[in-house]
Amino acid sequence: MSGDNGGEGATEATAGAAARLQKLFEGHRLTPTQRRIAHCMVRRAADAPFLSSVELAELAGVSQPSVTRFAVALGFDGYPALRRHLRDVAPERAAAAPDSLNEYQQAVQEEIGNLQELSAALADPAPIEEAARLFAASPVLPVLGLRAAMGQAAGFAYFASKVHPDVRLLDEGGSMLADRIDGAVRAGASVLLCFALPRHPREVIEALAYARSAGLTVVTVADSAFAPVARHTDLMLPAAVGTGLAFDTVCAPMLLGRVLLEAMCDALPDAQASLEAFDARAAARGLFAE
Amino acid sequence: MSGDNGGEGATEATAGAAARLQKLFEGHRLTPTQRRIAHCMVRRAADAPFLSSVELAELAGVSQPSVTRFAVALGFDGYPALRRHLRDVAPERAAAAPDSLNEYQQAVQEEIGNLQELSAALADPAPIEEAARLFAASPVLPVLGLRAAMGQAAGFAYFASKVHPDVRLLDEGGSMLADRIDGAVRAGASVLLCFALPRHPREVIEALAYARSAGLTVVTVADSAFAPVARHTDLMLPAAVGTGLAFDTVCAPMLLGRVLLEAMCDALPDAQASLEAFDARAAARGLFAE
DNA sequence: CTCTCGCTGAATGGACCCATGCAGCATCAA
DNA sequence: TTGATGCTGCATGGGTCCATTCAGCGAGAG
Repeated sequence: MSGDNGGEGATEATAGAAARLQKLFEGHRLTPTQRRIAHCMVRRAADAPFLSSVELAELAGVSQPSVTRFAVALGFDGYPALRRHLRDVAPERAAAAPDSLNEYQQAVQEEIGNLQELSAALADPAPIEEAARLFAASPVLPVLGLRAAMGQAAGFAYFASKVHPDVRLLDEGGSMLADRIDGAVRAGASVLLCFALPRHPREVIEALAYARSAGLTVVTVADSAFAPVARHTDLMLPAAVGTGLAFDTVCAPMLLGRVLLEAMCDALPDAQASLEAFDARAAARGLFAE
Repeated sequence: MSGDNGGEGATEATAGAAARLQKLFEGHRLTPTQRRIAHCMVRRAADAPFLSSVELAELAGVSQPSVTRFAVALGFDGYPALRRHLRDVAPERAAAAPDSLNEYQQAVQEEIGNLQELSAALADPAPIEEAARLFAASPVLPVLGLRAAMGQAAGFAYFASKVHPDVRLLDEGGSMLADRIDGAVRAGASVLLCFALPRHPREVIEALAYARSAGLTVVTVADSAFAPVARHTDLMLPAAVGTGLAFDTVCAPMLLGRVLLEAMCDALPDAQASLEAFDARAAARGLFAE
């Protein structure tokens, strides 16, 4: 318990350190290598005050002189001066009294709680792996997400299509939705993944009922095991949403989707090869920066 | 103010560190010189993990070899080992036995860290509110998000359109993208919101450059303040992504988007009325279950 | 008184750290 | 194509840090 508090405080302090680092870098023109160093320091903000220039250089994947030049570019006399500065500002342990958190920060804290809950649920990965096997075994993978859930379905579908041969995003309701479900079934689909988030459109419930009547196994990521879609779901994966802001925050469902992707990659024999092939093609096309 | 909190926190942490040091010394027969060193370390527990053997020797008024022998007497391999131990236990890592967490849970923990970072950054809501003012003041709000960022952009746009009169989702690249930006400008847009996540497509960078040349103020939510899009961004809002799984997890960017929505609602005078009107129409149509 | 033993600090050598000079390379303008 | 500019890594030298060795010192036993 004392350990928990200490841990939380440390994480908080780490986050604060990262924010201070960001501020420190602002207003300086940095070269690409220097940006790599900065990014690395933010990523390991807790260790930063202890690292030597060589250690930091190795972690960032750059040469040691680049680290020295980085410190000078930030206005310090040298790398030791930068590190000393970090040591001086580090002990600003944020007391983080709950009442001192503004509305936005409270919403973030609520989502952290939701993620803790998700983490606990993931202690048993069996349902995830079960779903992943279903996805991998299905030659066609329809992904349903309407309205508020459209973004999550789209994100899942984008990545899934990098490793799965035929991912079909169903993000529009109306009469065409049943047509698309039919199409997926004709193409061999055996399963359907549904993202169901509040507020639950009737269309989604009807679509799931239709999908099951068409013989599909329905896997649903929903905000609650008792969501209205539960009646039409074969495998329910709950992930709480945050309700502290005007619009629901959906960290846990998004993350659960990524976990499903990871498990599906493990279940698909060619996943790694597909990803590497994509990277190769992307590099050849100059698709991505850096 | 922050100084007070920080001071208290530091004192608290110092007390904890001092207690741990006392425990560390217990059960070891120490010579008078070594007791001086121990006493000095307790007295300056906060700095202890940073001091070199010579510095500590000077502070304690003993010779440098005595410090080395002191570390050995405590059972360490040498003074660096002792200092490393102090660094490791100082923040009392919330690691909570990482080996007990499976791969999925570790990814969740990483995202919790990212959210802590976001929470710290949100302590200063000025950039958020600045962005929200820009959005509210623009009669047309184009929201750009390609590929991996499409889902986030779509989610933002879905909710934003409930309170903003004209939200335009730009989720497809190609030559049409510039056309759509032109269209938004002609319709009166003064700002563009971009979700930029790894891997950063060149198209996004080019689109932002084009948008700025067309007179738009660019607000970007990106995984890092040093993302390639930073050059073409007027207001950068960083939110780290998780990289523990095969595909990036984007809790913090998603949440930051919702925070922007919240702030935009506060900046739009008719937001509350728009939401209530939507609820009324939705209820009348039986759009949602329950 | 003297011998012994343990503690302590000075000195030394190796290892590491950091800043500077130099050459290779990419980018951009002419 | 060519030259210039800026960025980056390699190599190097001075400086610091740390562990070891050795001599001096004080306390206690004989």
